[in-house]
Amino acid sequence: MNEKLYIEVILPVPLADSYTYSVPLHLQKNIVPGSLVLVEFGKSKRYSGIVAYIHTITPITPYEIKEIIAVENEQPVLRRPQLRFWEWLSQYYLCRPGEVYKAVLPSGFRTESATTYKPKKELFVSLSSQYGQQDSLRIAFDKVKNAPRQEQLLLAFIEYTHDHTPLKQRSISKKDLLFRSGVSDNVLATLVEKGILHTEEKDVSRLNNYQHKLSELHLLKDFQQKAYTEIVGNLREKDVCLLHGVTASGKTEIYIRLIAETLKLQRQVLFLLPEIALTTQITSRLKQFFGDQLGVYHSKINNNERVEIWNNLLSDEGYQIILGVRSSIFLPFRDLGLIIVDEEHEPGYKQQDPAPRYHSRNAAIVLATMHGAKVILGSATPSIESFYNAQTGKYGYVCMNRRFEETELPEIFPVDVKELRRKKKMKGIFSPLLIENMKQTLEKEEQIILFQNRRGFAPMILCKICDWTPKCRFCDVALTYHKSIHKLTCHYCGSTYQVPHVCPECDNKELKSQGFGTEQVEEEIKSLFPHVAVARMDTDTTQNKKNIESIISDFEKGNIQILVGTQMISKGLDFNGVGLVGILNADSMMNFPDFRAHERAYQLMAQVAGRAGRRKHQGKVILQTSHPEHPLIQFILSNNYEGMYKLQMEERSLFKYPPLYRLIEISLKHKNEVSLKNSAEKYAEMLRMSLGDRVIGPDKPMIGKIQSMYLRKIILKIEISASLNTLREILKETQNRLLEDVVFKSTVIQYNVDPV
DNA sequence: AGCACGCCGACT
DNA sequence: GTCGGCGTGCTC
Repeated sequence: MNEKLYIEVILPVPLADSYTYSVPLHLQKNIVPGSLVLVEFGKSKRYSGIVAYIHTITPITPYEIKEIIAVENEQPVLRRPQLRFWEWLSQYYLCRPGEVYKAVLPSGFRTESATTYKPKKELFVSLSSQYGQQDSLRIAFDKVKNAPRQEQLLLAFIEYTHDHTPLKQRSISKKDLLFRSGVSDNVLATLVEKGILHTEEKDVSRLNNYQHKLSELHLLKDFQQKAYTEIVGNLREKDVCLLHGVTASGKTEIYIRLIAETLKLQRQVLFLLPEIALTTQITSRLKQFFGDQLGVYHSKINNNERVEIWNNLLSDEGYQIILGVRSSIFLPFRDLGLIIVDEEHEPGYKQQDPAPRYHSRNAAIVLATMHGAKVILGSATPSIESFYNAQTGKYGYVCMNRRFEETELPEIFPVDVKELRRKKKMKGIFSPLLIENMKQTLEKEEQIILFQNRRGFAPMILCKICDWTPKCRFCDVALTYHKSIHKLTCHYCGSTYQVPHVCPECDNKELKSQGFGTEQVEEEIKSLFPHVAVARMDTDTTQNKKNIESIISDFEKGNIQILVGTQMISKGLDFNGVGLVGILNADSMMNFPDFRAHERAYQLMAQVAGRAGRRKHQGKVILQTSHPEHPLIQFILSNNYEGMYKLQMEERSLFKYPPLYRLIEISLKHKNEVSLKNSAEKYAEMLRMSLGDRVIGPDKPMIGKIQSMYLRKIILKIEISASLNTLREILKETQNRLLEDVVFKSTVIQYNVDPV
């Protein structure tokens, strides 16, 4: 019996999860799940799609089932676990498989994009076929014996292609041959004309070759060896292990050892980093030991390279290690044995927009299960989530609290800015203690890092006398002042408040808005220390990777004495000459209206403080705050991560936040504000029918309009134990019911699971 | 999400 | 006359 063959195809079209096509007989033999197929969609569009599965059930649809046009790649472009991973990802993060497909597959594979993959060509030189034997080669040399340059070139050809391949198969790139022989290209042209050599275009790889000799692994220090043994022990029972190691405790050395052990088993390693800026330092570290077995993958590499890395991994002799940013979890790994998530607490692991809004650390853990791989989460300041999982025994836990070079942790001195300001002793944003220490540090010819959180720009209302700050009634977070609407808003839930005129704590009428940024800091330093080299590192000054690298290397070389920066400078960069770190305004971070503000503030300050004092010299940190007595500041001063964790957990449980509850943020968009208000209220009301008070909102977010679309947010706080399948069904069904009504039809609804 | 179709106003 | 503005409908 000849049954008709159908395939479900994933297309970058957000209407259905997959689209049914039929397969003509002549194409049936090379179609498997993961194949790339060319299909017609609508009257005039052609897409490349991924075959999700194959079946013979005639679908009941009002649509005419079309035949696929072609199979685009002889080999499937996905490996077996990948489709399963896509499926999990789209289900968990409430998006379409097509959105995963769009985000994941290099566009070079897809015909719908204008830029398709082109192999890089280079001219290669080889011997003409009649000279491919030892004795005929002598004839060739005879022919050039009166032309020394030609002879030189021919000799160079023999010498530099010398290996075990037969003469006639030997070839070398033209560029290489000319460079090595030191002969000009018209000499080569003559030899080609004489029919001795011939040239031919060949595809070459864009992926670079590591030319240096690989280093032997270093011996681990005692405390590192101990941590290593503990990790291995933990991973025997558990799939994930949290490595909690203070800055400069030598986590990378341990990673390298774990990578080497995994490679011995012929299994692959994925090393994740939160952002590109960090890849340079680690890449050179890893290349030193693993050379060409290492591939690097991030957003700045171009389409063609992307396709080559992808193809490289599809081949069985591909990379053994991939170092990359969050999207690297989608590469076609053959057999992962280990995934390292470094700086696991970094919010950069979460994709915000567009969908899929996935968290790469969490998705990596799921990916690891599919491969039977182990996961190491590394951080000096773990996320509350991961530490919680370690505390509850879900993850293993290994702590390293000693620094590699035996340098003591920096000493942190708090400065009460509020008090000083009252006594009029502040010089702008600098306290006398900070200025004094800056002078001393510069005299010792050591470097200074000044940290000013960019988010400090968001102005808060502050009482000049008692330092009272207005807070949100529902979220227990500080409100931000929004100048354009002259209102206070809760950045988290979006509710708005009138601006108070009198401080409710002390009846003072002098309320002022506060907030300053890195630019201002830079200016003030220039007036205080006119002859000192200052640089600024923030999103303004680091538009591209080159700039970041040049600032980092200038600072490393000592061309810059004072570096002013935002969070960027806190992230895993290793500097040697930093004697002093100044945290200019701790409060701006703590007051930030978000339930993670204190966790973040702790992480940022601890990380920045960690930049001070390396290589045997204890560093100093001056921490300026209006609340030196605040518990969070106390935790920072005493380096008490667990104290911070415990207090946070109390708050999270009280206000139903992660890791005890799961948050889902629903954004509704519409170009008409009234329609939006109606549909958002209607949707929340409908959801409340089945989810009750787990539904919060709708609320108007701080930025109520984006790209001429109005915005409303609904937050769901769901018990961790609740079934996600049930929830997904409820959301799907409710949304469909809402959108049935023509009034609500053009409302755009987006989901963000586990927002960060 | 795209893209064609179609219906109205400002131009060579 | 017709070019092009963007509302509406359709896509396995």
